[in-house]
Formats: sequence, C-alpha cells, structure tokens
Amino acid sequence: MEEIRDTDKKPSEPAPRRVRISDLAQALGLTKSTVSRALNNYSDISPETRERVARVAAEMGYAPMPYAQAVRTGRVRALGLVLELDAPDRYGPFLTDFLGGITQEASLEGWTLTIASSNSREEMEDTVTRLLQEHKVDGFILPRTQVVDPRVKFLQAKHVPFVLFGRTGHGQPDPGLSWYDVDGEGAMRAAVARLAGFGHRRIAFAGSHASYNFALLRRDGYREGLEEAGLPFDPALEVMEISDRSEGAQAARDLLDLPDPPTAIVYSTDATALGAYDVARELGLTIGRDLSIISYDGIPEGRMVDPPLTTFAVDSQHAGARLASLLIAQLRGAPPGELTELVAAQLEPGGSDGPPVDP
Amino acid sequence: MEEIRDTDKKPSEPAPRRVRISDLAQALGLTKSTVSRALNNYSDISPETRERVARVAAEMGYAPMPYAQAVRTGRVRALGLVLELDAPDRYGPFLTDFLGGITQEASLEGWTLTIASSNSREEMEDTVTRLLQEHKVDGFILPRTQVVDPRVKFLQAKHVPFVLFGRTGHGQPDPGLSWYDVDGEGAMRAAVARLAGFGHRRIAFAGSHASYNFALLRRDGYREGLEEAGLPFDPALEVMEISDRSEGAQAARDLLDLPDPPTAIVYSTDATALGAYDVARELGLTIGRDLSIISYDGIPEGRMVDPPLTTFAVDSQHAGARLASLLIAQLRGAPPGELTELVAAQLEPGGSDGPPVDP
DNA sequence: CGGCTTTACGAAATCGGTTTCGTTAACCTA
DNA sequence: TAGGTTAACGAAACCGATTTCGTAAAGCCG
Repeated sequence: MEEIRDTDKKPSEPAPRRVRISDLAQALGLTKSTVSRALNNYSDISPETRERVARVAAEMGYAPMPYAQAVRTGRVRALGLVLELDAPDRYGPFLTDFLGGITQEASLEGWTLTIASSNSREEMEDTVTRLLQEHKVDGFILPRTQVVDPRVKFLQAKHVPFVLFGRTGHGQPDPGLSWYDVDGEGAMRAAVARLAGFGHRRIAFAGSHASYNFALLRRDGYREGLEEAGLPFDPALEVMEISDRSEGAQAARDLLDLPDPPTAIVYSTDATALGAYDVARELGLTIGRDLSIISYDGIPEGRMVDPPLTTFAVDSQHAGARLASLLIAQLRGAPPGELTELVAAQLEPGGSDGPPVDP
Repeated sequence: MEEIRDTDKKPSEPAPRRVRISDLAQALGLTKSTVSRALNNYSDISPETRERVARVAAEMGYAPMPYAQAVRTGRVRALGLVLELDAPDRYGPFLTDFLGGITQEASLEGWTLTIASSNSREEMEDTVTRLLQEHKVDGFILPRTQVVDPRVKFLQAKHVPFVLFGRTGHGQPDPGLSWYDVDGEGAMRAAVARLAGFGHRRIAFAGSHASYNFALLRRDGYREGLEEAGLPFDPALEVMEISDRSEGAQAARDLLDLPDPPTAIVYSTDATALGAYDVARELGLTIGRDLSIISYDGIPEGRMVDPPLTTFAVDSQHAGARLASLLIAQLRGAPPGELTELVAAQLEPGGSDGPPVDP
C-alpha cells in the first residue's frame, strides 16, 4: 500500500495541535452536537449553557475550521473577485486600496478574499464556474459594471450571490441587484456648476467608453449641469470614448481647434485629464487660467502635476469595504435588492480651474 | 428545534447536483476507496483500473471538492498573498499584472489565490495566523523582501511553506529559501555601461530605501558598473532613500547643484526618475541631451513622457506566474532551497539617454 | 395525579472525501 | 503441492464539523 503519487505530498509539520469542537465539548462536559448548536444559536439550548459554551470557547481559543463546516453547509466564508486583465486602464492605482478595503472588512467578519483573473469573457465564465464548482467562494464582487453586463445574467442563472461596484442599465438599475456606487453623475453636475460659477460659458466634456455604465452617468451629469446653469448644450463640445492620456490630449486639441473653443473641459477621468496638460504645454496655455480642467477619480498623479488637478476623488478603500460588507450581508440572508449604496465623490480643489480670462 | 440564528442563512439554491466520488464509484462498479486511491496514484491499483477511473472521471466531469479533501489532508489548494497597505508606493501599477500572473498560473494547476492585507507588521502576523489556523491557505507568496525580513523568521517558525519575490540578506541569501527575483544588480551595471559607452564620465545614482534588499543590490550594480567602466566612485554622486517623484526631483536638483555635476543619473525606479523630468523643465535642460537618465521598472507612465524613459523593464506578470509555480512545487514536496530563479530585466531604450554634450 | 407539552440535551447520521486495514485470488518458491 | 508472497480491491474508520432524531426530566393542565 505504499504511496507513490507524485503530487501534493505533505510537508513535515509539527503543528501546535489546534483545539477542536470535541475538545471543547469534553472540557464542558457536553457533547459535540450541543456545543455546535450552542455556538450557532439554536433555540433548543438554554441561555446559561449557551453563555457558558461561548465563554469557554473564547478561553480555549476555539475557532471552527471553515472547510470542515463547509462539508456540511456548503459555505466557506470566502468572497470572490474576478479581475479583468484586459481592462483598459488595468485598474490603475486604485487596486491596492480597493483590495485593502475588501480584505480588511472581510477579515473583521471572519471572511477571506479569493481572487481570480481573466483575459476574456469566456475565460471569466470558466474561472467563475470552477470556483463555484469547487466551492471555493460563496459569492462575488464584480468591479466595473457595464451598461449591459453579461456577468449579471451569468451569475443570476447560477443563483450565485453577488454585488456590483457600479450600477447597470444606465438610468434604470435592475431592482433585484446589490450594488455600491459613487455618484459620478452628481460630481459631473457639480463640476459644471463650479465652472459656470467661475463665469465659464463654453464648457466641454471628455467622456469614457459608452459601454461602461459610469461613462453614461457622468455624461448625464454633465448635461444636467449645463441645464441647471442655464447653458446651452452643444454636441460639438461633448466627446466620448476617451480612455487614456494621449486620447485625452487629442480630445483637448480637437476641442481647442473649434471655431468657438471651450474655456473649460470636464474630464470623466483624471488619467485622461492629464492629457490636457500636455496640450497646454504644446500650445503655451496656462492650465487654470487659459484653460480650466476638472476631472474625476483622485489619482495621486493628479496632485503631482502643476497646477494640481481639481478633481472629484473616489475613496476606493471605502468602496471595497462597503462592497465586502454588502456581500456578506447578502450571504447572510438579506434581500439583495435592499443592499444598495450611493456615496458622493469628494471635491479636491487644485489649481487647474478658475475664472476664464477675458479675450 | 427551530433555528433562530441570525447569521449565515443558506440562500435558495437549486444547484445542478454535482457528481461526487460515490457517483463515480457506482458508475464504475468500484468502491469509493478504490476510486480515491486510483485518482491519487496509489501503487495498489492496477494500471488498467487507474486508467479506466481517470477516463470515466473525465467523462462524468468529476472534480473533488477541495474543502472536503482538506478535512482529511489539511490542504486546500490555496496560495496566500499578504499585501502591505503601508508600502511606500502602494505597489504602483504592477499589482494588476502581478496578481494576474499568480492567478493564471495557479488556475492551471487547480489552485486559487487568497489575499489578505495589513497596515503593520503586527497586523500581518495576526492575519497570517488566522489564515493558517483556519487552514484557508497552504503557503504564502511574500512580495517586497527586505534585507532582514521579519516575515521569514515568522513563517519558518510556523513551518509554513513560502516563496519570496526578491532575495534577502543582501549578498548572502539564506540557502534554505525559495525565491524569484529580477537581476536589478545586473541591470544597473548595464545602465552604467551603456552611459559610459555614450561617453559619460560623471554618472550619478539615486537609490531607494536601504531596508529593501533590491535597493542594496541595485546600488551594488551601480558601483560595479563604474568599476568595470574604469570610472572612479564618487560618494557625492550616490544618494539613497529616494522613494517618490518629488524626492527624485530633489535628488536631481541636489546633484546638478554640485560643483562638478553629473551628466547622467541612474535611478533605481522609474517613479523617482520622473522627478528628473520636472527638474529638467525647471532648469531648461533637455533630457537625453543635457542630462541622461536611465532607470528601472518599466512603468507605463515612462513611455508617455517626452522623451520616453530608457528603462530596464520588469515583467510582473511573469514574476507572479513563476512565484505561483515555485510555491506549488514546494507544496508538492520539492526542497525549498532548490527553488530559486533569477531573470534579467529587459532594456527598453527610450530617448532619455544619449551622448553627453560638450561644454 | 395521570397524561401531554415543553425544555434541554445526547446519540447517531451526514457531508465528501482520504486512509488504514483486511481479504481474496493469483503467483512464486521450495 | 503446501506455504508464503504479492497484486488488487473492498470494508470500515476517520477528518471536523452540522443537523436530524430520539428521549429524559420538568412543567402544565384539568
């Protein structure tokens, strides 16, 4: 019966013998079953016993092994996150904060985060399927929602709990979904209001890819801002599909080349707004005077440039923490549709915006 | 016996009934035990039976549940990664690639990645302890090694397998450890050689925090490069403890203020090298002509600046993949000390270096 | 005060696997 | 050909929990 298998040998391990539920039961003079039910708040346990079990468990440092519980319950106390490696901006600098937020919050509740990655939709579905079939994960966090997000249907069909970072469906979010989002629409509205307050009359907008839900919402916010400020909407001043710094620069170039150019540009993302700095340097314009810029995200880079970028900052760590919390709540039985959260972006005034110069 | 517990209720789940080992056994006309041993390559199974079991298992789509196996084996097929949220550069843009590399490679072998985060060393130890005591991971990947890394002793004491991204101990890496590293020393040597080849005689170095192992190695490489080029080592041209763009700028300013200033600066990281661009603009110098710059990392930003940064690029995705592979090998029984890998950084010539101008 | 609920716990089955220990039949060997 | 191996599989224990079911004692009721 010699074992010749070539995989997964056990390393030498003088483990310090953890305390099991049976040890706890013996110490208490009870049976495993009673102890288990006491710890899980069953109603057929007397309050005194319940309290005593809890106390001794804490004293002995008992912690159940999630995977042993999982054999019976099917739940492993693990959250799943699928990163899309082909994302246009590779999640930029947010990822660390975002992951930190998720894991710290999850850790408080005794959960962990398992991450997977994919290069395409097919790969994403395979990966998710494997995580589920191996029961490595109880639910998912989905970053970067699209207007019509294939992941939603996919997970709903499998009856897997999940939460979204960002809404879907543009104006009408699906009522049965859990999500957390930052109010990009409101931020863009406020950006336009701020610029209009400075006296700008021609305010342009450089948006992101329209397949992403946030892109449409921010564009909406821009248009609403114009309307509230009593400014006319000029289609020539609205460009979309801008996704990196060089495209942001090209957008600025095109806008400034117009017969009646804008005096301010609202960018959908900081990364693209930095392109305006390059163009300003080319053309000898001073940002904040000759051209006002306001954008959105709050990347560290925005504070390094001269002048610092005025932006609406997103707290990625908070987002991660809240998403973890919402998902755990849902896994504990809360109705998904009631788990939604919309927070405001935080204005970080820099020097990139100000009153327009008179011609 | 009604259940009133307030946590972890099971959501409705019409799961598509997965195939268990007992189903497989029944279909084969064998017992669970025989099937299990066949799948795990025990020697007391005939080759024909082993092959038949493998074939039918594949046909029926059987995959063992890792947590059910874990109850007996104590292994869950999960890799652990602890992110340090207080890292100076927050892992920059590498994290996405790095995680992608780990997860893709792990996925191929049927493993997953569980991540945790910490704000301090104490928190890191608590987190690791919890992950181990709950048996949520089998081993760890440790990024960003320090010269004397407290994590090494900590994990060794617990007899937990791990691999390092980067060596430790400066010159003398601990022989019993597994690690993957990029040859920063060699890259810095090559950078100096390249600059000396252009005709530079006074070449400065701006390094990182000396507590990190890579910082010392890159500095060594710089010094070796000077020696090989037959150039004298001038302590005034070597500054350390530079960790971000503004510190990189200040270093450039200080170096250029010297009585006999350098004509080229080798930076330990791209992020700090970008500071030189800011200073060049201030002073009206042209990078690549008046001042040559070579650095290390290969961040995307380096290709966006003008002129593009000449740098030695690191493939973070490959690093992640190899680290995962090394750790899995170790978990399968390979001796840790033999699992080491050193790869070269890839020179990406930009326009930031060239022959010095004659005064 | 006898029967009927509750209350509070123990005994045992269960989850999906792995591993130990027998056991049978074929194969050697002397 | 009797006795000892060996090959190949079955039976059952086991891992650490949860959950179902059974049951003794206490409480209630008329």
